[in-house]
This record gives sequence, C-alpha cells and structure tokens, in this order.
Amino acid sequence: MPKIGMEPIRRKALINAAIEAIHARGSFEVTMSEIARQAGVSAALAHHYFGSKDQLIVATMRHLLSELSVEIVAALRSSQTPRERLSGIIRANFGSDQFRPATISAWLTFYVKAQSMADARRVLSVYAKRLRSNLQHALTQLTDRENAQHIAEGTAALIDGLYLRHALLDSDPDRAAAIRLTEDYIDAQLTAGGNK
Amino acid sequence: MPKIGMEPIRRKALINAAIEAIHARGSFEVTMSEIARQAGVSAALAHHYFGSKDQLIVATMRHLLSELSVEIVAALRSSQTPRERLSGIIRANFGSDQFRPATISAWLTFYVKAQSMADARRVLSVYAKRLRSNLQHALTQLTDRENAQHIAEGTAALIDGLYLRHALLDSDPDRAAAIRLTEDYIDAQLTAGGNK
Amino acid sequence: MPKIGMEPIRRKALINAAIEAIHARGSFEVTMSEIARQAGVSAALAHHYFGSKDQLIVATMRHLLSELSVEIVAALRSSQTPRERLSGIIRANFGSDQFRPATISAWLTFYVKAQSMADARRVLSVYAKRLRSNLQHALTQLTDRENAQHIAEGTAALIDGLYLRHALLDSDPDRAAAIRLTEDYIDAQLTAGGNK
Amino acid sequence: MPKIGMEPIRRKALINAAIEAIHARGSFEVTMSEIARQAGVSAALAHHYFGSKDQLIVATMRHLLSELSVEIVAALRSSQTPRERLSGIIRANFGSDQFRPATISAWLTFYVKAQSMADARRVLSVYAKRLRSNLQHALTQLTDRENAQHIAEGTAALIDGLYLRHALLDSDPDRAAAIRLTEDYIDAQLTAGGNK
DNA sequence: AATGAATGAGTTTTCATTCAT
DNA sequence: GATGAATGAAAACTCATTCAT
Repeated sequence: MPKIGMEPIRRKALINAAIEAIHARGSFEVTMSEIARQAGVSAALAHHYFGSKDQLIVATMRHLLSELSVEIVAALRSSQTPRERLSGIIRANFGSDQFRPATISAWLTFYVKAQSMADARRVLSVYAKRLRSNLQHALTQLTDRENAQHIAEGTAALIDGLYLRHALLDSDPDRAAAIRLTEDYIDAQLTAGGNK
Repeated sequence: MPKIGMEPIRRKALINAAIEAIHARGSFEVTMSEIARQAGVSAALAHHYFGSKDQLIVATMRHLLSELSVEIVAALRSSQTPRERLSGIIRANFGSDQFRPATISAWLTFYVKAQSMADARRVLSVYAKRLRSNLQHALTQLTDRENAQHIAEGTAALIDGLYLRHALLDSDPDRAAAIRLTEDYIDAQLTAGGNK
Repeated sequence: MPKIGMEPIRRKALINAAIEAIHARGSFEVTMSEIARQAGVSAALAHHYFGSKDQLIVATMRHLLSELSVEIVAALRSSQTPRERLSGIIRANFGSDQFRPATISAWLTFYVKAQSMADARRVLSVYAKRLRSNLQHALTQLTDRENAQHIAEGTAALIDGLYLRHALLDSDPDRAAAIRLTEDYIDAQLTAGGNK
Repeated sequence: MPKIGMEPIRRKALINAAIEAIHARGSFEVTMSEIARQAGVSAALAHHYFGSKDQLIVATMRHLLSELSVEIVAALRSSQTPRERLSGIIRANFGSDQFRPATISAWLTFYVKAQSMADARRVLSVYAKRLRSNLQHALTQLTDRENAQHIAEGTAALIDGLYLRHALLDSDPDRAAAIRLTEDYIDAQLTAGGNK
C-alpha cells in the first residue's frame, strides 16, 4: 500500500464519518473519537488532518454545501427556461443525497453550531445568500423584482422548514411530496402576483 | 425576603434563565452553572429543583410550548371565521414573545436536542402535531380535505423555516414580513386550490 | 400533640431509620436525606438532633451494641453454670433482633467505618473486648487459662465470620444453624483441650 | 521510556494503588484521584483504562481473588493427603500476601460493596462457594458428608471472622495464631465427629 | 502516515450542612 | 420543635488535544 496521497482519502473518510456520527448521535454531542472510530482511524489522526474539532466541523459543512452547489449548478445548466431553473434548484435541494436522514441531522446541527461559531455562521450565510440569489435571479425573469424577492424568501424558508420538520420524523423523507409542496408554492405565488 | 414558597419562583426564574443563556451561548453548550448564575442561584439549587440538566431542558421546552399554546388558544377564541382563525394561529406563532432572537435560538436547539433525547422528541412532536391539526381544522372549512392537508403541511414548514432562517440573522426578526409571507402563502394556495 | 419530649422519640426513630436505610442501600452510601425520609422527618432535623452524619452513625452503633449488651446480660443472669453462660452469650449474639439482614448489613458497614473513624473504632473495640472477656470468663472456669483464651478468640471470630458470610446471602439467616455451629466449636475445643 | 504496551502495566499499577489507597483511607471512601495519584497517573487515565470507579473496584476484587486462587491451587498441588490439602487451603488464606493490613481492609470493604453492587456480589459469591467447595471436597474424604459440610461452613466462617477481627487491630496480624486456631478447629471437629 | 498514551480543563452531579422563619 | 431554602465543596466522569514513537 502506498503511503502517499493518503491525505485526501482520509479527509473524505473523516468528513463522511462526521456526517454519519452526527446522525447516529443526533447532534454535535459526537466526540472526535466517535467520528474517528466511524472512519476507522485514531482520534489523533483526525486532529492531524483537521487541526481541531471545530475545523473538522466547518470542513464537513463546506463539503455538504459544495455537494449541494454541484448539484444546483448541474441542474441550472441542464435547464432552458427560468421556470425550469427554479425546478432544478428545488430538485437539487431535495436530491436523494441531500434529503436523507443523516444529511438532515447534519444540516440542523450546523444551524445550531452557526449560532456560536463564527466560521460556521459565515459558511451557512454564504449558502443562504446563494440560494436566495439563485432563486431570485430566475424569479426576476418571471415576475417583478419585489414579488421575486418575496417568493425567493418564501421558497428558501419553505425548503429549510421542510428539512427541519423532517428531522423530527422517524420515517424516510418523502422527496416527491417536498418537491410538490415547493413547486406549488411557486406556482401559486406567481399566479397570484401576476406573471411578467 | 420570604423563605417559603420559593419553588415556583425559582423554577420560573431558572427556565427563563435557561432561555436567555441558551441564546447568549447560541446553543445547548450552556452549562448548568451559567443558567444558575443567570438566575442568580447556585448550580446546586438548579439540580435540586429539576433533578438534572436534561430535565431542566425539557421543562424549558414545555414552558415555551405552553406559552405558545396559550397565545394560540387566545387567538382562536377571538376569531370568528376559519380564515381569521388561520391568521390568529400565524400571528401567535410570530408573536413578539415568540419570534425574538432568544426564543428562536432556544427553539432551534430544542429541535437538535430532540434528535437525541426521547423526552424532548416527544414534546416537540406534540407541538408539531397540534400546529398541523389546528391549521388543518380551519383549512378544512375553506377547501377540500386533501388540499387542506397539503396547505397545512406547507404552512407549518413555512413557519418553522422562517424561524430557522432568522436564527442566522443578526438583525431583529421582522414579524410583519414573516406574517405577510405566511398569509400570502395561504391565500395563494386557497385561490389555486379552489375555495369551498 | 405535646411539643415536649420529642427528642428521645425522634432520636430513636432516626437510629432505626439509619439501620433500615443502611440495609436498603447496602452500605454507608446512605445519605442523611434518605435516613431522615425513612424516619419521616427532614434532614435538617436529623442534624439538629445529632449534629452530624458521623455522630448519627456512632449513635446507631452504640444503640446496636447496647441492645446486644442488654440481651447478653439477661442471658448471663438466667444462666446457672459456666457452660450455660456460654450458650447464653451465643444465643444473644444470634438473637432474632441481632441476626437479621438489616442488622447484619449495619454491623458490616460499621466495621468498615471503624477503619476510618476513630469514634467508631473505639466503640467497636469495646464490643470486641467485652465479647471476648465474657467468653473468657466463662471458659476459664471450664479449662485452663491459655486454652480459654484460645477458644474465646475462636468463638468470637466464628460469630463475626458467620455474620460476615450471611451478609452475602439473600435468604434469611438460619439462626439455629449458626448457634449449633458455634456450640459445636466450643464443645469440641473443650473436649480436645481437656476439661478442668 | 517505552510508550507502547503500557496498558497492562497501568492496569496492574492502578489495581495495586487501589488496594493501598483503600487501606490508607480505611474504606471505599477513596477517590479515583487518590488511587490515580498513588499509581502516579492522572485520574483521567484510570477512567480511560477502567471505564468507571466501580469497574476498577471489581477489577481489584478479581485480582485479589485470583491471587488467592493461585496460592490455593499451588497449595493443593503440593499436598498429598486430604488433611494436608486442608492445611494448604488454610495456609494460603492466611498467606503473607493475603493476611496483611492492606489486603484485609480491602476485603472488608469488598464485602460491603457487594451489598449494593451486583458485580461485586457475584465475584464474592464465587469466592465463597469455591472456598467451601474446596474445603468440603477434602473433608468428605475424612468424615461423613453431613459432618464435612458442617465443618466446611465453620472453617470458612472462622477464616472470614479472623479477617474481620483483624481489621480492627492496629498491630500486624499474627498469621501463625490464625492458622493454629483454624487447624485446631478442624482437628477438634474431626475428632468429635468421628473420622472415616 | 499513524497511533497509543496521557492529561488538563471543564461539566454534571451529589450531599452534608447551615440558616431564616 | 421543625423545615424548606440554599450552597460550598468535592466527587466522578468526559473529551479535545498533545506528544513520543
């Protein structure tokens, strides 16, 4: 086994382990040891690669966010019309990689962590802004600016709310229902606000 | 200073202190000592009255929930029509006591705590069900059952999502905007779904 | 209810409660509150009457010892011959008030407490010496001094050992068997050592 | 200083430290810190290796018991006749490693701990049964079954009782006297009961 | 690259004890 | 005579983190 190039492998393994461990524990009450055990390495190694628990957490958030980003970008690329782009964003947010128990737990704990940790807050703010900006951009082409802002805010809240409510459910999240609810919201708001 | 009948006073003080301390800290990483100090008593006394940190947490959740309940009940009582009842529920959820930074922080951390603590989960589930049931009951009188269910679910998610997104904001939450967004959602959905 | 003369009643109740609580807990891991609750009074009152937990413990030991003393004295009084006196001492030690689970537990914990508490040690030493002296006195009339000493030591050890071993048993102690064993020991030793 | 394979060394050191600390304190009122300090390590390390104070206690009991077992087995091996085997068991029980103040203190506290701790109780019960079974086995070859049982019970009680009484003594225990007393008991009982 | 060893700093929790009423 | 209120002090336990190998 080559002893070279282990770093990216370990980092990825630890980040995935963090997500699973957070879910298993239900919150950030996970210890570094648990995460390391889940990844099959020693706690010391996790420190070696990430420097501290907080930094591992931020790296995990960034990872989740960038995964989501990739899917959103892909969805936007394959869309032709503004309305299709909206649907793409929604589908990406409720994608099977994102909208599953472990990821939902992780997101939720990140929101809490963001309350007390500047780094985490910054990362989440970036996500929140980007989501709104993506939605707004597409919506501006469908209705007036003020209405677009309004609907973007609502859509973002709806997405986050659906995540939150699903954190409480024991059953597997119903992606189709979540998508339908969000799509309906946009449709109804566009109709009510008057299309361009 | 009276030395008798202190228990209810202390319990209330500790619960309020817990909410404030959770907000100040940003999460449940508050210590019992911090909560006790905030309440002006010793940590030992907090244990004396609540038994454990977890039980103090659950008591705090229950308190927040019952406060909300009282406001919702009041709002429902003073409403004449189903549509007014919906507005009442929404206003209660975004009431000035509820929709403020400290309470928002507390709610968020409760959701996380519910992931790992059976008692907390139970309490929150009760709240989630009651909210949906209240919404649904009013909605059923305005549109067909299936649509009512759908809108109730969306409204609940929207409310929770607005809380979640405001947890990230430094500025004071805009109650009026949150209410308008939710009301608009209901109106548009009812219009789209066809009134009774 | 007269408010006078409560002291002896409370003291006795607390001492009995201590014995029961020690047994229930299995050791001195009893708290003052538990003892007080068992006695139906507040922990503060226990302090009022005994000054400290340690003093309550010593008082409880003294009580147990004096109960035993009374029974031994009575047994000695009603005995005619030295051999009868020996039997009386044995019967008293395995009397139904002494040789029962709660008392056995209490004795055992007292022995441990005596290791670290001068007062307790003194009290127990007095008991140990008195028991040996009583035995020796009767034995000296039945065999030579050296043999008497020997047998007294053995009898005392046997009695204590039987208590100790019964502390481990779940079943009710078999008083008759314990008495027989001890009597047999004395008989056999007297026969072997040669009677006077 | 080798930095690997420390675990067994630390475990042993901590167990020995526990015995000494228990003796120094006189009871289980020892703290983990005291034990750890005695072993020259941090309290955290003791927890790391044993999980909890209770588990360290049980490990210490097991250690004492297995040491005794080894000595008993050796004594039994080097004996030819049943009577010699009895002497071997007795000598092992009053061996210089066993019958010394620190070990006596430890045993006594174990008996108390066994009252409230299931694990400890189980361990001690095993010891009690094994001692009786060893004695009985040898005795059955020297007298009838019923008498053998009787004497075995008495011998075991005598041994435990001698330990108990020596817990109260400040002077060093007199091993020879304890052995003589126990041997005399067996001899006299065998004579009285009739040899096979 | 990787880990077992080790700990300091902190957290919850327990309890005997005091005191005002 | 009696107690609820209150706490200081100390205990067990946890965990991120460091370090030598």
